[in-house]
Amino acid sequence: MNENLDTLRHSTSHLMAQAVRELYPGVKVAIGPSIETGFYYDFDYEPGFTDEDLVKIEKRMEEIVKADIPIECKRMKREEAVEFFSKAGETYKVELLNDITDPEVNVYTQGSFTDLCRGPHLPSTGKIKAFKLLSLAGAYWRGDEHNKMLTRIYGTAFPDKKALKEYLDFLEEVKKRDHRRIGKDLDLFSVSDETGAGLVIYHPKGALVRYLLEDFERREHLKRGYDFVYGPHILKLDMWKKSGHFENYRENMYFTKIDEVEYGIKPMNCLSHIMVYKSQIRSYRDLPLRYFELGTVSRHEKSGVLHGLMRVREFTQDDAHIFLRPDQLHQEILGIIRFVQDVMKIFGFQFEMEISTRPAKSIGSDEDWERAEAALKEVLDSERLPYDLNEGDGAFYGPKIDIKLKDAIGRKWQCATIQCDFALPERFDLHYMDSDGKRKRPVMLHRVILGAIERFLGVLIEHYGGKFPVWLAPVQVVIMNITDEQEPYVRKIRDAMVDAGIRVEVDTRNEKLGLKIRESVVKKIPYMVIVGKVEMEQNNMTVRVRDGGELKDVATDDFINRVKEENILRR
RNA sequence: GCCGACGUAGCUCAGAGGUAGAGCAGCUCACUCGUAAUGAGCAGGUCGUGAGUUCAAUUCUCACCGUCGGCUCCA
Repeated sequence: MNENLDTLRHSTSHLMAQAVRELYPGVKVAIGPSIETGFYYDFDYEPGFTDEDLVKIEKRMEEIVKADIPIECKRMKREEAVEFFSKAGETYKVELLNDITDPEVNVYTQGSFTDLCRGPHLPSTGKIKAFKLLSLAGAYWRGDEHNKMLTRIYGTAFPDKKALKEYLDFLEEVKKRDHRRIGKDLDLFSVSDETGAGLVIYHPKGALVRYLLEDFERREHLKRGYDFVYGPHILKLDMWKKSGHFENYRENMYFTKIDEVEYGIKPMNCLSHIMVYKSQIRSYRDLPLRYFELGTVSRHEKSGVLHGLMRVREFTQDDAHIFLRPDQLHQEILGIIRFVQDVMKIFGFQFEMEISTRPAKSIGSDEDWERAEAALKEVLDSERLPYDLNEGDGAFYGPKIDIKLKDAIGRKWQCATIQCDFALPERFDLHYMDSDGKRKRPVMLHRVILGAIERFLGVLIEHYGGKFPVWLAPVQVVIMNITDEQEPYVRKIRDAMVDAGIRVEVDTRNEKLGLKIRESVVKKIPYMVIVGKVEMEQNNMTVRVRDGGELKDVATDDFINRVKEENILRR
């Protein structure tokens, strides 16, 4: 981030802390950094804050800005600072100081408020021109769920009012694109408390979009040498014990018992794919074997994290497991990255990559983890693809490359992931016969391209703002008449479009054209075909295009060809 | 799971300790209309669920379920 903006926001968080300290005696301050979208400050305040408090705090902040109080930095001996903050009752600051090894620290003072802070800061509070407090939230001290929960106040700040307004407009845009809102408007899906939290119900139009995505996926996988497989939803508990899931992933799993035998409902698809591999003796010539399944998995996600389609408890992954020889690692990982590149280009996403390394809770030897991490890095390095390192964030069975999509308005989403696994082949004693006649251990790659269909659909809805491209639009064309007289003509055009494989609806209700158009606009249908007396007489149609513009005197065949053309994916 | 807010008709929301209201949607009727909401009428709710306080609870209290904003976690 821009350093000046960073300083501005950091100073605004101090400004807020000053206001809070002045308004609410007894409040303790924790930490208050600048973040990508603004800043926050965490407070320990027993009664907690309300939305009305935000208004009060904001007002007090304005006053402090007007007073233009100088912000002064002082170097202090660590022990001196400990004494100072202990006296002030700022126990969180003392805790922070105890972790600092430097003999001297920076302490910033503005009026009545003094904070431990590395800085830098603006010279005075009057330099803050445009800010707004946005929301209240709970947040654990130091981000650890075993610690006390503090009250966090989020806000944002910009160099001027115009930039602030632009950001607030952006937040409005985000709201408008909310997939839950659009999902309702376009009648795509619902989640019902009667059925259960985090369980998605697809309505006909949502189911159609999902079908189109899945159909696309199947074709793309066939093209790239994947084999389709299917596995059961429940597998014996012993399998999950053997794989390490029971030990490492139990809190996220659902279990059931049939005839006194315990089963686990799959949270991942790998085990049945392993069973397919094991069903025969494999030769080095057979590898790589790529097993693909649109596999539905169930995971017990904590209630507080559920969110529309983005975070659910049952979802379908475009999942594949590739069994390969170690010498094929580079080529296969690269193949997957190319696959992701191809697919994301079609949807218009850019993406960034991240490598995650061994977590605390994991299986396998250090040596295997190092080999796996090296393999992932080697591919990205040799392709000169930039990536961030995310230490300790891998899956329990192996390190991974996470791919974060950037949508049309710049937000990032975790979807695709490539995971390198030496552990499960070991646990299930997988092998192949090598050219030297010796039994060797294959490597396994776990990977998804879209990730979870549910999340990807949610991301797509927000990315497109509900305006699906023609090939994905559940309804591509709506035909509307002006008076009853044109009804037979509307049906004739409709039939021709249906024959051409176009997803078309008719709106021959006895309503005004304005109403019909309004409703189709809300549903974001790509094309509105309007036929009245004139069009019927001339045997043509008028087309209103979703993204603007109007086509007059269009022959039905020409229009059908146009839509057919757009319905084909080209690369 | 945790912090906070919320849950009233299909949807968006108003309301008050004495057992509910609007707009849109739905249905009926009229209107046959040219580019983002034609008009009238009708119908529609165990006020999320359960317990408690009270003469009386949808309103107050508690628990549970769910939603929203975050935290932690994640595809």
